[in-house]
Order: sequence, then C-alpha cells, then structure tokens
Amino acid sequence: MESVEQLLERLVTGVIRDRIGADAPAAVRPCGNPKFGDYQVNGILPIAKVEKKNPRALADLVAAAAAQPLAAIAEPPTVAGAGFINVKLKPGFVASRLPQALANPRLGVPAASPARTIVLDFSAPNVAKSMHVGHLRSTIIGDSIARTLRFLGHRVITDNHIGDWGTQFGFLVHGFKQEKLDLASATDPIAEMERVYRKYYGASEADPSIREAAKAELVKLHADDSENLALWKKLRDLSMPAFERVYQRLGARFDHTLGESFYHPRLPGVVAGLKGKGLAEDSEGAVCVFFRDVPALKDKPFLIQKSDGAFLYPTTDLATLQYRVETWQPGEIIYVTDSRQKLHFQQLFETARRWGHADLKLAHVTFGSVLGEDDKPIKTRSGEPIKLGQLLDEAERRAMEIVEAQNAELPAETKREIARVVGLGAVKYADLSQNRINDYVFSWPKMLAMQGNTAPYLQYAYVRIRSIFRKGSMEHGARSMEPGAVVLADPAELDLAKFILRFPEAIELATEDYRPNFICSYLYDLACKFSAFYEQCPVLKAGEPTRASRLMLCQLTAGVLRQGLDLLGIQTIEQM
RNA sequence: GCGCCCGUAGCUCAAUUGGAUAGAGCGUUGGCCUCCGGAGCCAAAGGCUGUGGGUUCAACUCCCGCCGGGCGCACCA
Repeated sequence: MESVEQLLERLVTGVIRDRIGADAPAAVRPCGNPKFGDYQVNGILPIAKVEKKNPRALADLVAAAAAQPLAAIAEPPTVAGAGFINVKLKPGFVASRLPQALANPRLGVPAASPARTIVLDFSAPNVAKSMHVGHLRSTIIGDSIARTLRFLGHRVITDNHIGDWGTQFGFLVHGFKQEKLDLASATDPIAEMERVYRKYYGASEADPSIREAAKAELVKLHADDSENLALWKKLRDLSMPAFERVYQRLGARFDHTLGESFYHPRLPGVVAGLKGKGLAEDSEGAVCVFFRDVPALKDKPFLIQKSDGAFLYPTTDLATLQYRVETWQPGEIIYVTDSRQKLHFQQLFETARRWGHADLKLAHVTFGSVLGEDDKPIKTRSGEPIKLGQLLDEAERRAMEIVEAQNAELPAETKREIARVVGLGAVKYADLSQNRINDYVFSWPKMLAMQGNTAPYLQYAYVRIRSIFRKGSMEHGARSMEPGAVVLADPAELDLAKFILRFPEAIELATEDYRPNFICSYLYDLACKFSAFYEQCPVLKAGEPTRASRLMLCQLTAGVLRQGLDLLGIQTIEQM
C-alpha cells in the first residue's frame, strides 16, 4: 500500500516530468507549518536553479498542472514563498484512506521492495561477566532496528557476537585451577567467575608471575588443550542462562549466538588470505593492514596478528564478516556498538571493501554513553558498573510504587504485570526516544513520568482507548468500514485522521538512518493529537454515523500505538 | 600531535538530512472535572541555535577558523 507521501511524490514528479521535462524528484515533505497545508513540494527550487528559470513561475506552472491529477486527493495546490507548492488534503480523501489502513495488516505502511537480507550484530556481552548498563543501549537499539526491519518485510538475521574467547579466560582458567572450585554447585556462577577474575587480575598487577601463568593458560586454551577447553566450556555454558534471562525480560531475540570462539579456526586463514592478496604486511613483528591512500587512516594501522602470533579483535571481526557472507549472503550487515569503536569499524569496513566485499553494505550504528545525574558514565557508588538485571528490577519496583499509589485496588497479579510492562517500557523508551549519537542522562523520575514524551504516557493513551471499547462492550473494534461511512467534521477528528496516515513516514525516517527516536516522536505526537480529539469529541455518546466513525479513529490510533510501541520492543496493557 | 563526535529556552531533549515564523517536556504563571480513566487537557512567558567568517534564493543543518566538552589513535576487546 502506497503512503500518502509516496502517492503525492509519484503524481507530482510525473507532472514535473511531463510539463517541465525535468527528471527531478518533487521532494514532497510534510508542511513545516500546518497553516500552509499538509504537504509541500520542495523540489521546484533546485530545478529552477539548474534550468535557470524563475522559481515562482515554475511553481505556478506545476501547481496549475497538478490540480487535475490531484483532484481526488487535494484542493488545488497553491504556490507560496520562494517557490513552494502547498498541498492540502481533501477531507473526503482522508476519510477514504482510513478504512484502507484499517484493513491493511501493516496499518498502511508499505512493504519493503525489494526485501533484503540483513545481518544485525548487537548486544555482545562478555562471557563470565554480568551484563551491565553498557549492554543496555546496544541491546535495546539493536532489537528495535531488528523489529522495524522485519516489520517492513526484510529477512533479518540477528546474531549475538558474544565475547567468549578473550584474555579474561587466561585469568579465569588459572584462577579456577588454583582454587579448584566446583561451579556447578554455586548459586550464582557468574558472581563466582567475576570474583575469581577480579582476584587474579588484581593480583597480577603486583605479581607478574600471575600474569605469565594466565597468559600460558590462554595460549593452551587457544591451542585446544583439552583440560582448559573443558573448563572454558563450563564457564561459557554457565554464563548463558543469565544472558537468556535478561533477553527474555527485554524481549530481545537472537537467531544465532556465534561468539568469538566460533571463528577461532578461521583466523589463520584470514591472515594468510589478506597477506596473500597483498592487503596485509609484516610490520614490527606484527601483521597489519595499512590504508596509506586514506588520509584519515594513513597513520592508523589495523593489527590482525600480534608479534607473538596471537590474533586480535579485528581478525575475529574479519572472519565473522566472511562467515556471514558465505552463510547468509546478506546485502547488509549492521553493527550496533558504542561510538568509541568508530575507528575500528572504519578500518574493518575499509579492509572488507578491499577484500572483495565492495557490494556489501556495512553500517556502524553508534550510540553515546549512559550518564548518571553527575554527567559521568553511570556507575554504582562503589564504582562498579550497574548490573542490567538489577537495573530492570529497580524499574519494575519503581513502577510498582506508582501503580500502588494510583490503583491499589487492582488484583496483585495485574499490578505486577502493569509494573513490569510500564517499568521496562520506561527504560527502553527513555533510551530510544533520544538521538542515539548523543550521550544520555539516566533519570528514573523522568522516564517514569506520566506526562511528557515517555512510555507511560503512550501506554496510558492506549489504555484510555481500550477503556472506551470495554465501556462500549466491544472487545474488538470493527474489522472493516465502508469508506463513505467515515465522518470527519470536527477539526480534531480530521487532524487525528491525517496524522494516523503519516505512520509510514515515521517508519521510513527511522529506518533510513537507524534512528528509532523518529518513531518515538511520531507516537508522542499521535498520542497528543488523540488526547485533543478525546477531549473535544465524545465517542460513545455521539449519534450515528459519527459514533462508528469515531470508534474507528480510536481503533486505528490504538492499533498504530500498539504497533509502533512494538517496533520499540515496548508492550501495552489493557489497564494501568 | 593526528582524527572523530557534541555544543539549540533556566534544565532534559527534538528538528524529516539545505526549506517558509527553530519545536516538545520539566520547571514557572494562569485556566479546565454535571462529560468515554484528571496518570488528563488548554493557554502564557522563555532563543542572535557556543563564536567569527564563507557558500546558497534559502543554513541548527554544508565549508573554513576559533572557544568549550567528550572519545579514540600498534600488539585489550
């Protein structure tokens, strides 16, 4: 189903081609200011510049010629400013689109064409350590991108590239051998692993022999020593359930969890391959890729093998990329990590291009740090990273306090569910509603506020709509509606109706640069417009045909809210 | 030293990728409960978009220089 914006773009671009002979887009955008109309054509000015013509005259010509093709959709277009063409939708057209959106499984959002295969790499916690706030943004943002791309019909493969082969295992293996611990009986195996790691890593700073021992154990592990391998496997397997619990709470799903260790056998081949192609060379005993022809990277080598023969993060990432291409033939791979890794991915992508993956789209989706109220990266009072599980517990606890204060009479089970959905939604929404490239300040009161651009506000708007249907004894609204039966007489009705039809635009913006905050701001505006309508227009008490028409607006609003929140990984509830 | 990112209302943030008069929330001030959930709604005040140049019909957005803040840069990941 074509969106309103796409429809206008297609028609006006056709007029520009036929009447001016210019092969240029109409560049239709929503009007910056509603007083001008609903959509504006921005494409005339650039054309006038190229053709060296008067922009106003050109705009007059196109506007006049567009009146006929747009007759069923909009009032006759008008020209304003330097050469903008303003388009105001006819209420009758808006009314006719609503039943189509209602009947459409995607609420009017066009399916991606062509659908592509996209590998999405996000979250990536380290084995033997708890997930902490550092993994929050990657997981939440990555999951939202996955949901959105899937919604559009793409084949999305989510792959959790866990850190299960790094230097931490040297200390862990050494420590566990020293202490002869039996992890199977531990109530919190990860806490044990963290304790052992901290103890031996800490001790190594004063005692180099411990560092040497740890390094030796790591070398043995990487050489497939059976005892170390068995111990490593145990540590890894005992870490997974804790990750799983967090993902289940967050609603994040991975199709694959192929960690660093999976690629271990491929690493020598990667280095040999790159050297063979002349892309990598020996330097100071190590093997590096140099980018002498890229000014920004010319003094920044990409190390793929250490002078002691060990492989590095870049080597694994290259092997991973190669495996993904061989296995899934993706058109694109997206990595969701914090912005500090920018240089690494620049180098990785540049190497991949030279390596023969020039047609593969590679995207590094970066984000800033989570800061505490003191504007420093968030930590506990003792300086430890905040554990993700504890953070989610606190979100639910704080939401529960609010539910208790507002709706103490609800059954305990219902209150728990509300607190869970609202608490987790608040954490996610606070993160996703901001431009991901900036750092963001974590604040409980702000994310749990019931007013303003927050998850609880949106969830509340949804609840109010559902309440109307309950009150009217209609659990499910109408599934279809005759286009002629829609009445949009009140300005609040028309305003809401037009905005419902703009859901596709929000999705497109959010997808273009992997920016979920565009979905958030659309949903917030939608909720605000619904509130205005709700105050202004009685639904259940209205006479027919207005009542049925307003019920449909309610139903569509609820549908878009629920779907939009779902794309953010946020649930809705029936009451709160 | 080199490179990347950020600087927008008192505070926290938007701004559809170069479009018309830069928008929200919090906070402040003032209104709205015979009415579908007031966890709500409406309104007012608040800005030289860090700064100085440049490009353009048009700049928060692009280019150059400063000033502030953050991050990264050879054997961690």
